[in-house]
Amino acid sequence: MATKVGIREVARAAGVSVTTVSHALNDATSFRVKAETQQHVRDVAKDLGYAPNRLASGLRNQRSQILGLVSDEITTTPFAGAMIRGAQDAAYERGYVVMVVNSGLDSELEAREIRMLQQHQVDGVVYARLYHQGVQVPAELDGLPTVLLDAVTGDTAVSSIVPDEVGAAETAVDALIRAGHTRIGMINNVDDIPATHGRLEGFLNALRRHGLEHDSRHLVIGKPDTKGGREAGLALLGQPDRPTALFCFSDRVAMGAYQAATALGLRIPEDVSIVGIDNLELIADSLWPGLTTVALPHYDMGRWAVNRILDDIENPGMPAAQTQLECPLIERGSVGPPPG
Amino acid sequence: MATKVGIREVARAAGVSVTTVSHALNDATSFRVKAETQQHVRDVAKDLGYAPNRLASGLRNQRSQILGLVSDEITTTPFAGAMIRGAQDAAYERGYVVMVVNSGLDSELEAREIRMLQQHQVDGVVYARLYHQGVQVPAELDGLPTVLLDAVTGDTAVSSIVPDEVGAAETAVDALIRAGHTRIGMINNVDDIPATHGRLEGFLNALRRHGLEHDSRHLVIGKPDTKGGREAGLALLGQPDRPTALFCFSDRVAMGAYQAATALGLRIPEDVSIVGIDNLELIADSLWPGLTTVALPHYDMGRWAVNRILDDIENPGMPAAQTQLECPLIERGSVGPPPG
DNA sequence: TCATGATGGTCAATCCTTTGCTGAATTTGT
DNA sequence: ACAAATTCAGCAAAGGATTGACCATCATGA
Repeated sequence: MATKVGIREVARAAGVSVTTVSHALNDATSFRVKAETQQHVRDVAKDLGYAPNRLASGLRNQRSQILGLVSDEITTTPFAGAMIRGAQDAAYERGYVVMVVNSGLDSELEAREIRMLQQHQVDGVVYARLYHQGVQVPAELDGLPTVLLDAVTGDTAVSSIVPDEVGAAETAVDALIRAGHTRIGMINNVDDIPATHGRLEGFLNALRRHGLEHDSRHLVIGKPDTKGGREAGLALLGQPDRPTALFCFSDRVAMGAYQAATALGLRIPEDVSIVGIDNLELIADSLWPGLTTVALPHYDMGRWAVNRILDDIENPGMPAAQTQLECPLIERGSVGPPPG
Repeated sequence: MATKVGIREVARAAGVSVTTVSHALNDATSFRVKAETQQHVRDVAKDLGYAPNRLASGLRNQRSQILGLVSDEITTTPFAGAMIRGAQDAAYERGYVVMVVNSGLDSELEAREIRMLQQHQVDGVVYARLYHQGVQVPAELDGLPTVLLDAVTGDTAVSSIVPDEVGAAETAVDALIRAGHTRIGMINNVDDIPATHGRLEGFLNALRRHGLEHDSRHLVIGKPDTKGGREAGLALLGQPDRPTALFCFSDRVAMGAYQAATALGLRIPEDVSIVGIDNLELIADSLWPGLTTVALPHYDMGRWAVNRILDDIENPGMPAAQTQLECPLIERGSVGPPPG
């Protein structure tokens, strides 16, 4: 490794001033520097392996080309990785890079971490949650371009991206109806969060839209894990007039429903069809048969969030927008025609 | 938001020079500035909400306080998130922050991303893989403090951290032996990777150490997913002299083994005990009964890696070390005494 | 031939901190 | 009481890139 090569070294090697090097390198097709000079400078720069020091240019430009990503992270799901990856990919495409911090549930820590991001002069931050929920955006973020990911807040001045919960549920239930089911049960979550309400609404919408009536005995709620799903599944499938298909709040709940069906000697999908929401491949691909489910687009939300921030930065004054992302159906093997 | 407050503003407000502010703030207990002046400056700085600009100080100090984390990421597991979180937590504790990039399998892209990190003057990078494997560290990383995470390379001059594969397997099999099993089967991976060899070795070690003999019909290999586990499980548990316990290459394989056991009418753990490796909570907690397994310590490896880098940076010239991390047993409900 | 205007390039200031060196004020030593 | 040594602060340079202002050439038109 030779001594570090800066713009100075390039200038000397090319026999021009640093000013010219800067123009040659940055101005797309400069009118401050002759085309052939520009080419020459670029060749020299490449030969020397010149890489601009972004601390310096960031300092001068008042723009670091760094985005912050702060997330809670009390999770065992792959969601965090997917989000981060989506954010990073989008950032990279536009010449940015992302700094990740996570604070668990400690808002004191979170505040300090955000201050740290600010010291690094991040140009914006995406404030992310792993599960769709209402949040209060920390005061530290005031004055910094911010977008919420998988989170919403009362303030309509801040942009956010969340999954379209009711659309997701409709997509799932439509798949069941399309297969011919008319007696469809739902296992919902007990928790008071947007997903719970949105998915119930979507479920009811889909039934109504197809002129099916909802039997209240076919709706049961439980904790959104496998155990909850198993218990709820047992309750639903144990009924005399049991549903022929189950729409589950999540893939984990669906896994519980599988266990319930197995325990009751019911085959999937011959005796009962099941759909979930999440598309946790770890589960959906591992179940037998594979679980048909609706994907929560964490990767895409990550992409969307950073693109939105970057748009904001390049084009200040855009009105904020609260956006919902569609959730695609991922078909595997757990949906079939109703028995009989 | 008032106009940005820099060290200048603090100096003016405190009635001293910027030099003095700098000393007051940075020198732990300065001998360049009177104690009471120091306190006064600090108070003023806090009042004004002063936060140093790290682009500027990084530029001046030739140290950005940023670490890069480059990982492949073609995964659906929560491993990536755990690693990143571990790295971030450790970095935060020492005043650093981490930039994440990921390149999939595209080494051309990877090279460009690493160059991008270098433009941001990262002080070091952790080069991570999601699955323990041999790697060639990219030439771009030459001259930059680097540690390998979940990866090893021929060059002993670079530090690395990987899970102790053979130890992990021994831990798993010991648990089975401790429960009284003597006929223990193993479902191993077909792929030629360190985990495959290490876990087989650990399995055999554990048997030998307890004077048990290994029946070669009790070792079957398959693809390291649920389907592979199911098929292998069927083969193993369908034998007349079937093993009473199964050590599975991974939790997903173990999930397949559960399915095989269920299909054969075998109860877990009454008829057959099962242990896995990975501690994917999504699976291990969701199975019924819960899966006893050995955790791969991704979070801890993340922490270890950045601490190692930071040690290297603060204390250059330390000899490199290839380290293995112990993997703890996580007991749930899939291990019991052998039947009969 | 000489002002006028492009064209192509350079100077020097700037972004914000840190730090070597210098200097003033105060204390110590004799 | 005066020189020497401390103690406490400030000046200004440096770190690498960008950019407004300015300058030198050369060509054009009258």
